[in-house]
Amino acid sequence: MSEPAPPAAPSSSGDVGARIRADIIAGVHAPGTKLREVALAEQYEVSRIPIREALRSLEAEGLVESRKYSGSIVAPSPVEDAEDLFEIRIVLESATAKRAAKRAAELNASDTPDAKWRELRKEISEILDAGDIVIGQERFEDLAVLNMRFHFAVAELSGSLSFISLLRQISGKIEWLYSLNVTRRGPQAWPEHREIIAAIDAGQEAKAAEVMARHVRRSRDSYFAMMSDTDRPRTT
Amino acid sequence: MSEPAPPAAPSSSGDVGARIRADIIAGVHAPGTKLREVALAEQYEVSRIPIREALRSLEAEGLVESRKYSGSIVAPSPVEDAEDLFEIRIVLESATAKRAAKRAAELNASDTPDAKWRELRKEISEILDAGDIVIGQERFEDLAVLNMRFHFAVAELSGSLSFISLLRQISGKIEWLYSLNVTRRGPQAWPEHREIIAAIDAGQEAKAAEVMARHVRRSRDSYFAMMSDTDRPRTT
DNA sequence: GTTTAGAGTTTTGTATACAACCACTGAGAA
DNA sequence: TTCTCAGTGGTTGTATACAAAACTCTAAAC
Repeated sequence: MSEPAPPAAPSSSGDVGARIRADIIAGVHAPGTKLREVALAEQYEVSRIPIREALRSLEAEGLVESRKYSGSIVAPSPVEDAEDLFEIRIVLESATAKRAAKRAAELNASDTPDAKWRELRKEISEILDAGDIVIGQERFEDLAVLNMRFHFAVAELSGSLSFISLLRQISGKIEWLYSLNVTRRGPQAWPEHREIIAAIDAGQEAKAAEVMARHVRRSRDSYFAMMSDTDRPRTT
Repeated sequence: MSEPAPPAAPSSSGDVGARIRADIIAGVHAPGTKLREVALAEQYEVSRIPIREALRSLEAEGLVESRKYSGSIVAPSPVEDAEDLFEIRIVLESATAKRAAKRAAELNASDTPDAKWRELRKEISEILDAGDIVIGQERFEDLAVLNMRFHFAVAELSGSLSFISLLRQISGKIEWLYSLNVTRRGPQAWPEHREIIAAIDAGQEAKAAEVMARHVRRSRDSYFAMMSDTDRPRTT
């Protein structure tokens, strides 16, 4: 709660928004906390202007809530809308997986090689390999980042900017949620990603959608199982 | 392109963002146009600060695109991602309709009256009635607003803030798109809304989802039919 | 003729200063 | 005691001013 996270790189005030976001996810700024602009400006060593712009972005992401002349507060923990967030992921990501499979089928049919597709596909392979290594070394915090990158890469395979932008919209809360359960769910879930990619590669739209939906559903179940195990960590 | 829309109320610079959004939708700022902050500040008679904040919001909504030190430009016409937007509506709004039906079933089972539900339900009835009147008078521009209000009210019936926030996210583009087709599609589509509400009231989850999906699918088909009729109005 | 280096202009990003507004405290009256 | 209301402190919203980066146009060299 005290320090504003690892100052890490001097970062020159580069993207204060990213740092505040990370601090919210890490719990440095607890849900319900009032985010006073001058205080933040001092903590992050910039003026109020960048702080304000960052708060607007975070508001759009649903990580903070603002009212005119009343300031901003950290949004309630995503635990509150976990059910909703998982359902949203199920419908949106099923759709992206289905689309990606459709595009794969089209590319397989026509023999015109798509540079962007191949590049993305290569990146996904690298992400999957990196995930295997990370699991072997039990560095689960890195797995969280890789997981996000995988799901976004699939979304990009779909080629739909609207879907991507919408997923990015809730990515903050998803990451927030995921970070609570990665140790338990991560290693078990990772191999499922290869199933998803296999269905997409094969151009099987329905299967890709179904596998992705099942994948997210399992994440959801694992999450709620964890929540009932541990003492519910502040639902407020 | 010249005047920045009806100055309407003095509005005190109240919500410049809303005015800029309206102007983008109305075509005052054409897609691809560079939005220079000083120019906007003069047009809307405020300083650059509110302009910048408005641009951030519009960026989050996908109506403008920004790059650091490179400024903002009006996003490409939603015509580009019409297919995506309709698909997103199908999956998201089916989900909200399903949820609303589920809540209705629960409320019917337990006899505890939910004040918020009743209020929303009443508002929907009023919206539907108002729509009938507006259609009778052929004031279709008002229908666009009512249509948006109806779909948001259904989303609110679902009780899921995450879904609502996500729909609000793309509401700008949806409205932009809808405004191109309201005269043709509006009157025909309106009665379908009562079907949707009937399914929700009856607590029939699957049917509510299916009817909503069909409703949006018809909107999509009507839209594309219109697009192939008229000379495609600038796909760039 | 084409390309490249560079200075000048333009535009965005940031800091400081001031105005508008809200929330809270305290006193006074019912 | 409790309710009302005015004053005051503090926080956000906005305007002005300055710094940093990008774009552009010119001119010279290959």
